[in-house]
Amino acid sequence: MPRQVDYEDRRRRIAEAVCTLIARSGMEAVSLRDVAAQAGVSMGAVQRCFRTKQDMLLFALEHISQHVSERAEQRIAATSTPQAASTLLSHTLAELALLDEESKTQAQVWLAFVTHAPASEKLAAVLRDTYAKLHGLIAWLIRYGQDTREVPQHLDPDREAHTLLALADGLTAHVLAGHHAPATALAILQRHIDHLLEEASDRD
Amino acid sequence: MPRQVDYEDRRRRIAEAVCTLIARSGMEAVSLRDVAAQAGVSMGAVQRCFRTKQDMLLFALEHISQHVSERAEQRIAATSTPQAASTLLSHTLAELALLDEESKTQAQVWLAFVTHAPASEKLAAVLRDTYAKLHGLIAWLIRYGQDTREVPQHLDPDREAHTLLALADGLTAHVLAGHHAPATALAILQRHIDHLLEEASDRD
DNA sequence: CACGTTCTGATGCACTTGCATCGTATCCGG
DNA sequence: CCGGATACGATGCAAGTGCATCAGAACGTG
Repeated sequence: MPRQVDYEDRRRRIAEAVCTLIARSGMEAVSLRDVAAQAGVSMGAVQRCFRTKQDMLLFALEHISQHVSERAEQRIAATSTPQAASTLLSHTLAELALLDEESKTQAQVWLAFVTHAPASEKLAAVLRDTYAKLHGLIAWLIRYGQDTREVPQHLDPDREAHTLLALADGLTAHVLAGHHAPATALAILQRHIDHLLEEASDRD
Repeated sequence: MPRQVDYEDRRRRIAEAVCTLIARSGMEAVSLRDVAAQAGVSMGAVQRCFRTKQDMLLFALEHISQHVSERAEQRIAATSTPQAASTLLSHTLAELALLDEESKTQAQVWLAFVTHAPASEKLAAVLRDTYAKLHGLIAWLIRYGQDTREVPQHLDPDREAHTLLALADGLTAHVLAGHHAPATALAILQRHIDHLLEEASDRD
């Protein structure tokens, strides 16, 4: 048997290099040579890991999709001290909005892929799956909040989840565009959630 | 004097060619040759109009920014039969969300520029200006609605405008990503607006 | 009608791109 | 300790890139 290489690990390394470069100068501007240099491997190694550039980009998208989903899921699952459903909702959405400075790269990459989705069905498929998963997550949180009586019963969890998700993504874009500071975006998001919670105690 | 050429018109033609190509395959993937072919002029003509590729892209962004802003403003100004403030608000936002099929290209281009804004201060500046203008427009509409008593007085127009704008942009992204059909996105947007309007008649 | 100015589009050029190739270094089972 | 399978990285290659250049066409003016 030949020399052993942890391919999964290398693929992940390369994927992160790809993300770094995408954030720096756009999705089509990443070249195999630059990726190799950024990842600290040779060009040949990159070509061995991914048969084509498209494959590489697709893997990078799946990589960060998984990353984002996992962060949100862990935020929910690993909550040792049981939190109020409402704060859980706030924190999860804040995380999904990728507002903190460290997530900026991920936000840029995510948006780059969304932009190219209409031009590539494979990209679009990954994005649809991820969005569906995230929507399910948020809707579940809302239902949980309704169980604990923190969220008004008359709200439709699915509809509200759609609104929340779109709002979060829109704020992400606005922060990238420089229209909002991250803190401002967070405040807007929080205000909308507060609105949902306190609203219509008269109808309940 | 030499042969007369309408440069403004040509620049606009080229800008639209650029947008078409950006929508087709991304922002860095547009080449001067392709732009020239798409616009039906020679490469030399393109180079005479724009000193550099960056200039060309920047002009294209300004072009569609103006296009989007103008559409929204006209929707408001040219309303011959005075409409209810609420429907005006709905229609304007629906237009800003670029949801109809013909606006898909513009949505893609817009998102492409947002994605690259962090990498180019000049792009970011144009985006900031446009967003500021749109925000002002929406806030104005809300205040107008408050004057006509259609919109609850206790709402902060600026805050609600921020939320609405972010929601619209988020829905645009979701449609591009294939997560929503345009009609669905429109419904979500409309529902949020309805919510704003009917809400809290008890507090007024 | 010719002049001179402006504009044009083809071509050149240096460079980068994605991908294929290939000799060599690296490892493991025997 | 060695045979052979495997991964490596350098190099090659055709295609495409942005931009510069330039001979000539196209025009308004004298």
